[in-house]
Amino acid sequence: MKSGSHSDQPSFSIGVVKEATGLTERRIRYYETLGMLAPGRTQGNQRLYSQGDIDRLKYIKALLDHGVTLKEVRAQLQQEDTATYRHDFDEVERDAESYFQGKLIARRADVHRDSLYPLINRQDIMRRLAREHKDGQGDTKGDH
DNA sequence: CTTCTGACA
DNA sequence: TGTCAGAA
Repeated sequence: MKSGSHSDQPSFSIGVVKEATGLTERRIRYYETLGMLAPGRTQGNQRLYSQGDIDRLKYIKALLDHGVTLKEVRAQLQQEDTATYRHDFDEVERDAESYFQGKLIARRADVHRDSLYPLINRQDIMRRLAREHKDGQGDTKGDH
């Protein structure tokens, strides 16, 4: 694995994350207790967020701002995580397969953390939300 | 001064 | 969710 594989390397304090996401510390910590994210910790028990955690929180906030309920956001994240898990599992499986076929070098897969699957998924969701927001202006709910 | 946990309006 | 307390 290379050093700068993708977007993860826990190093941001909750203060930085607060500024970057526009969320309050209260909410950031609350979502964590709900199992929506799991930042690292320093030896002093201080939370350490990765860029991935920040993106995740921004995504959560975006959905919430568009009227999606917390319960729905949680379900969505669960599905994304499951998709990522499967993607990574397949990735490892292919690597193993390639290895046993004697052509290991074929893969330079350092894409285990944040696969593109959830990212593409999020893009679709964001587009859909933007469209719905454009059409149904006077909507408080009813579009799910 | 910043962050943490628990608790209460 | 906001906010306060008391400790680290």
